[in-house]
Amino acid sequence: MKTQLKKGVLEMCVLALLEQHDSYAYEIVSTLADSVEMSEGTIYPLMRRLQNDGLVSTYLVESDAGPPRKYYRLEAKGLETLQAMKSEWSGFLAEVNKIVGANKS
Amino acid sequence: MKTQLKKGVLEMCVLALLEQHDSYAYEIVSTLADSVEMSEGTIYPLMRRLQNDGLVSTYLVESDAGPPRKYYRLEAKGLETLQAMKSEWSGFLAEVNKIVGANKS
DNA sequence: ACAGGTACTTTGCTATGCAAGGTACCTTCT
DNA sequence: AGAAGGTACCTTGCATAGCAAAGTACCTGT
Repeated sequence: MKTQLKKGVLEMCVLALLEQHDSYAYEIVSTLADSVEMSEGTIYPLMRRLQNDGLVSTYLVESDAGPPRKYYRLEAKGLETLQAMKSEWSGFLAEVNKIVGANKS
Repeated sequence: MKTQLKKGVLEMCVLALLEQHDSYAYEIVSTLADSVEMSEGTIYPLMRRLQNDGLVSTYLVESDAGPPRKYYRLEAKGLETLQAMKSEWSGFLAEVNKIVGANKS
């Protein structure tokens, strides 16, 4: 899958997942990897960014298998950002599809 | 408009325009700028890439206003690439929309 | 003890878009 | 003639974000 297409979109996907329930990086990658193909090298810097921007907060939870998990929770600012991203995304989609004439429902 | 979203997509848009009719860089920017917002600093390196990859060929045409225009014509390989890109794009779309649940018709 | 799964993290690389600057030609207005 | 503004080309340097690869550490099963 083309790397470039994902630029900027993965962030939105991660936020969307966190909107449903708190999660930790490793789980997020496992989930998204099925559909969008992403790797660990991508997620950790991304999560750091989200945290630095105050979109998510974290808390540690002991795991019975492996090291403790760093859970991420979507914060209010993160939800706002997610919604802004969604509307930007669907606007962008519309424009691009107008140009390339891709009208797959 | 978010820069990152365009990564990889602009190339497809340019090829899609060239599928309709030959064009030159300045005109392409003018056209696309309305919907996707792009600048000259983006198009010239991009066109160079397309040419180097053998997706387009060029020919010069004198202009009655300004320097000669470098027209680009979509080649067979470019058309193939465009079609591959389109299918990759709509596949990617589907996956992302499944995740973010953006069902705007 | 070793293999393998879980989970975290960092380093260096790559691709692409963009702002800013530059060149040059033509027309129009002063 | 000179200045301004549109057309059209091009390059340099920067910022961003994804990824492969490597490393650490913990736990379970063989």
